[in-house]
Amino acid sequence: MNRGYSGKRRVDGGLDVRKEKILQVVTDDYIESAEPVGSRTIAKKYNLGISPATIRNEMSDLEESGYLRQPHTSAGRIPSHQGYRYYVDALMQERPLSQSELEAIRNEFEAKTKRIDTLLQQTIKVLSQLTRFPSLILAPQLHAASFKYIQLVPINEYNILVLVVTDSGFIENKLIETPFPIHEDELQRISSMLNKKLQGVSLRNLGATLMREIKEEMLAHDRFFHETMQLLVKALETKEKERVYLEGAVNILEQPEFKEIEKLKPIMMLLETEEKRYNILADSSLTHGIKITIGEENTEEAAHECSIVTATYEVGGRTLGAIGVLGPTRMDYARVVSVVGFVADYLSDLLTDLSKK
Amino acid sequence: MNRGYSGKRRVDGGLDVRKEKILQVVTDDYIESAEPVGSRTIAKKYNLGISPATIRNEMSDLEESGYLRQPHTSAGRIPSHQGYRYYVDALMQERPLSQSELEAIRNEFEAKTKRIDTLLQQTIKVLSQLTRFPSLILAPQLHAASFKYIQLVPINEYNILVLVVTDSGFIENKLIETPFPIHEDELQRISSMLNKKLQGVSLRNLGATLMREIKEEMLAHDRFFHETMQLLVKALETKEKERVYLEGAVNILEQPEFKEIEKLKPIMMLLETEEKRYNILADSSLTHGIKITIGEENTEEAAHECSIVTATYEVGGRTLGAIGVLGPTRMDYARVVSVVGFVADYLSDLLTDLSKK
DNA sequence: GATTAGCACTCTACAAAGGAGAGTGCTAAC
DNA sequence: GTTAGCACTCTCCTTTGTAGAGTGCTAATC
Repeated sequence: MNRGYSGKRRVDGGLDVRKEKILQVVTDDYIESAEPVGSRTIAKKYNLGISPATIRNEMSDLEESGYLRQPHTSAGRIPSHQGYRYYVDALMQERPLSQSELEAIRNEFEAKTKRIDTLLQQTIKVLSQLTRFPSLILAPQLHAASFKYIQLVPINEYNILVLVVTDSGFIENKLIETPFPIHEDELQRISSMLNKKLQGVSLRNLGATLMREIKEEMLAHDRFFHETMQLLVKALETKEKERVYLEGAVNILEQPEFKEIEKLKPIMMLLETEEKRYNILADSSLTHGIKITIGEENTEEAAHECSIVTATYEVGGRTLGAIGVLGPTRMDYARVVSVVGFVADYLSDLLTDLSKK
Repeated sequence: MNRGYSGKRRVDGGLDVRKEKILQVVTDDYIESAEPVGSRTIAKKYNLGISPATIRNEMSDLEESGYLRQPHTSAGRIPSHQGYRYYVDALMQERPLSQSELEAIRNEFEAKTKRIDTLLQQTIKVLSQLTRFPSLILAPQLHAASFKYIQLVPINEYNILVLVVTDSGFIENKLIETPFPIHEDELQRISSMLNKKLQGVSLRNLGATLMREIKEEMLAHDRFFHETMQLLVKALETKEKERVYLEGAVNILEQPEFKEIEKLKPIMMLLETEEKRYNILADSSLTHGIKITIGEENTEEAAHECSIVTATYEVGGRTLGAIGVLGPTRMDYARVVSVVGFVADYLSDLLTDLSKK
């Protein structure tokens, strides 16, 4: 509770300056040491010009208003999740990456690839190495993209491989089974027809567009053609199982908060389940930019002791997906935010280059 | 050491019958309980008709010859890795899967897929659910396969997607970059030429075959054609990064031998590194059938406290890859062997069906 | 009124000590 | 060759004690 002392310099709507300073110091120290921070430590280590006793009083207030908590009666204080939230929103010092760090990132990306899937994997490898946290990436979603190129390839008599290249350069393939054999030439004809009709069409409203566009062809062709089209539309409209790649899961083992196997288990299960991995990144991919979710803010219950920092990547102003890292709430937010942000931007640039070629 | 008592019924080249029985009982009990087994327990639980003291003498002998060991002076005995090896080779009771288990496996595979990659993932998902161990699968290797179909698809001016379908139905794609634009029609011509020339050719000796086969075409075409061929051969001959999928890594957390994070870490790192995953399965995929490696028999040092049970899967008598599980050396080998074997066979059947279509 | 020194109190972490329980190895008897 | 008996060993658990860190409260000071 803010008691409204008139003599205190107070930050607009938040804590007074000194409480803020103490919250910041406690958080910084705890992030670094993973040990509860006591009043004496603060007084000695950070010259705030006040005695431990005063700090104790302030910390007591901060605890009362929910920003700090005590693991047990005679321990120092650690930030509550609410405290971390305040820290992240108001106190965190921006810490841009050093030249050597930037250099390191660029080096890691040195092995140029033209394959988007490989690039995505490379990205989270870099991310997990830099942050030392498990890193995730949500691959571009087929539905959000639009057609650039389509090719139907006969695999055998009854199976056709549908190869789609999106405007952002993502290559996707689907297998469809036809109830009747289709000749290769026929497929070729259909392919080139589709390429003409579907340039730039969003994959989301493929069905409608396609059916409208090829009405006249419909008349010219037989039932087989019709059925093939139906199958094709169905295959492409089937919502893709969302691919969320993971890298560096072992890093979580280094974190003291998960040194007990029982704490670790839910996290590992979370990371191993693709659907849950998707949930972690899904929300973030809706809005542009960096997003931090702390503790109970995470929808996945298993991540209630964790924080997740995500950033979207985009090509030509359109968001394609998101990257993110998962770690304990005691996380060096300043650094992680910088790294995640930079890597996301770097990925965006690389993808933009690829799509221009 | 076998001391050659004349009065003992001795198994050919191995331990005498009673020692074998005791080794078996110790191993069975330890596999189930994860606790060292004492002489009294054995005497009470398994009616061998001998007293604890006799059992103690026998166990002492078994320890001396390296089949058993004691975690500490006053604990019961547990099998040494050599003991497990003997158990697996000579003592293990075959335990065929029950009808309900077989049914369960078939049910899990119910969601039929025509995509081999999906099928592989499905397979290890089943495997990890049944064994409760981390499960791996080595995808069919491009090099071991032969051509069935090839298609060159233009992605944009300078990039070509090479789509290869192997005889076993595996679809692989590679991206190549040409130093000059190639027209779609030209690609189409090359594709159909290659399809004619390369039917059934092994991907391993692609380069030689191709160059021999198309000598005359070479003359008929220009330098660009020549260069494209070179790029193509190079792309296809580049040894594929071996894909080894993983599922159910969290299962390892359930094993008491890895409840300490320091024991767990090397295993997790092993499982997370694709190259190491590959090493686990690589040897096994050379020879047909089931293979068990125990403790130090594993080449990967991190797996020296583990056993790995693998089985190959095949189509038309040719081995395509292998599946396997990794667990502590204290593993229910009888059950795991049955499950791994059955799942591998089942996968083989499914793949055979697919390749026939 | 805000700050601080001083002090009693609380809690954890760690080490030492003791006892119960399980299991062995050895010896002597069967 | 087998077994009963027993001393011995080792782990695991509980108890006890202590050091250390940190707090909250009170009364004095600024």
